Amino acid sequence: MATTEMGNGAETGKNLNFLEEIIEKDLAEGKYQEIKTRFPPEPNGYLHIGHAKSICLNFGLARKYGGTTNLRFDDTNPVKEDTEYVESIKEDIHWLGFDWANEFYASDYFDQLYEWAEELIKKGLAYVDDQTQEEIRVGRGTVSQPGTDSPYRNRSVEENLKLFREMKAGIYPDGSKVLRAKIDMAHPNMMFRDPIMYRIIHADHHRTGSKWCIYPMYDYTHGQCDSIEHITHSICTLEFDVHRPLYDWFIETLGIFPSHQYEFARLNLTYTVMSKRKLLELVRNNYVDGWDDPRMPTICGIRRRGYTPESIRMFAEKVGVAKRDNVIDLSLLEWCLRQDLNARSNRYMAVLNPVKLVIDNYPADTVEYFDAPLNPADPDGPKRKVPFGREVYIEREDFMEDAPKKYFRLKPDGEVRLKYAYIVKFASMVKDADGNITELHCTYDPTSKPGAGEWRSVKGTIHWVNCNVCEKVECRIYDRLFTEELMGSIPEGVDYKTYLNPDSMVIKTAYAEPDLLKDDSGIAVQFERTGYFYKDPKNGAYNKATGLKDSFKVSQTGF
RNA sequence: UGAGAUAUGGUGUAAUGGUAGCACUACAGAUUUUGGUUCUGUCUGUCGAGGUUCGAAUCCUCGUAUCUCAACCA
Repeated sequence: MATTEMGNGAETGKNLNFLEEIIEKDLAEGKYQEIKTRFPPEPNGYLHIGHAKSICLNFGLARKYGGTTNLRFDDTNPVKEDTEYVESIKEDIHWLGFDWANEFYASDYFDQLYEWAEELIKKGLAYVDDQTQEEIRVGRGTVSQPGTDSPYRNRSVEENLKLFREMKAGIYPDGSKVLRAKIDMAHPNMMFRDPIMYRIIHADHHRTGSKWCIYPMYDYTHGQCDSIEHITHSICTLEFDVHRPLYDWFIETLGIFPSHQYEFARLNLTYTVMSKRKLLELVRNNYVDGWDDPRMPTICGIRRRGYTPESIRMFAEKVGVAKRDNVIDLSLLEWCLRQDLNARSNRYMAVLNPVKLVIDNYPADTVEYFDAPLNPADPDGPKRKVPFGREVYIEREDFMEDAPKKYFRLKPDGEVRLKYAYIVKFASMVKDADGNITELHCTYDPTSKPGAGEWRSVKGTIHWVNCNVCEKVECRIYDRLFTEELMGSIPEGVDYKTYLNPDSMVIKTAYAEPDLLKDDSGIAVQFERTGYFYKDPKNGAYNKATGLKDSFKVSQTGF
């Protein structure tokens, strides 16, 4: 069984995160019979691991408490949005293992939103402002200075209604007028200084086409959409906390279903960036090979890298939910992947940095097949056949001429087991003119054949591949995208691209045992002793998802 | 010289006035046909100063630090 969500609170009644506490209280008090959440992406880019946290939260909370989750595209800005993104977002959510109760769009509610806008105008709570963008900006004041009223602030209801209807009819150019809520230009919360509700954009919308040329702003849209859908718990990230009073204001003023907003701290990861702007720049300027480049923190990127949905869900569970800014160690993400893959990935041997090893006393034309379990956790389970022969490749790092004491691999006068096959003993080596080793020679111990006679243990076991019965495969060795751990704290004025890791991708040709090509598990495989590799659906190369934990340190061998 | 939010080991996250726990990382040991896995253990923490209390991470006061807000983006 795959490791998936590990339940907590529901079973133990303890260690709830703050959202679970709120929900359990609401449910216990009968405030709601059933909870309803929503995941509200704007279709203007690809989802990343930070969104994955939000998805796991929204869908996970509803799942845990027997509620439902809507997918709602926040498509109020036609110039930035596209159906291409809608499709990728839906694919990513499904891949993560979640499904929505309803697929909605903020644009589904444009008519209702418009009606409510007229209602607010009639109540004297909204007005059409003719100021320029610059005038509005200046008039808003600053965080420490109050704003000033617009000269158009006291237009009559009739005039506002007429103007707003004309805006909708399309007789005014972009930027010439906006509809603003009439609240308080001196309010300490900037959000209340007559926030803009509608702006004019003569652009086709990916869903409503040319029906509208005025579009509602986020603050005038989100709460009402939640309300229409009877969302009980509208969960968003911390930076929206100053918006919450305005969210409540529109709902209360309109007297509609009281949805409530709660904020949690967004996810940050070491050695990468999460901002849409930066990710877009990396793609546009070809620092990476597209949104789904395996080095990207996008969901499609980590999927192509070899991450599993189970590992991402486990990660989302592990990072927790709270309200303080955080930076999660990349090592936690990697640990989650290994945890999942260790339990269920198939093993194969592949040599990435080969040196030839000749077994002098083994017959030249013989191919001997050994059984090896696909997964050692299930030793009696499915097997693969590994072809052995006189000439094999081993990793260059698995031989050391001047080996320290604690080096357990092959060394002069040393013995090592070729995994699943014989124990071999060093005989000699061949070097080229520059002193590089080109060939190693060993002798094998016929009595060390697995399954025949008593098992003999040696300190080291290394992987190998038959030189004549093997497959050449392309491997892409990935490393962290940036060299700096805390990309969120780099010095001001320094371009984040300065920290791009030049070695984030290294392409290698590896030799692999033949059965690798027959693998149909659909998930990453383990190259024994090396790491987890996922066959790239696009180009067939083996992407290194993550390495195995390696506690062998050269530095500690020097005694 | 505004408003809001947040401060617990290196990193996350619990403890809701009563033994500061868990996970990742790091380190050490055991097991091992992967220097993997698994198991065991160790190190490191309540932002500061006062106060209330038998008892404070938790409550109060005053500080300090960090983050968010001045798009016709979301």
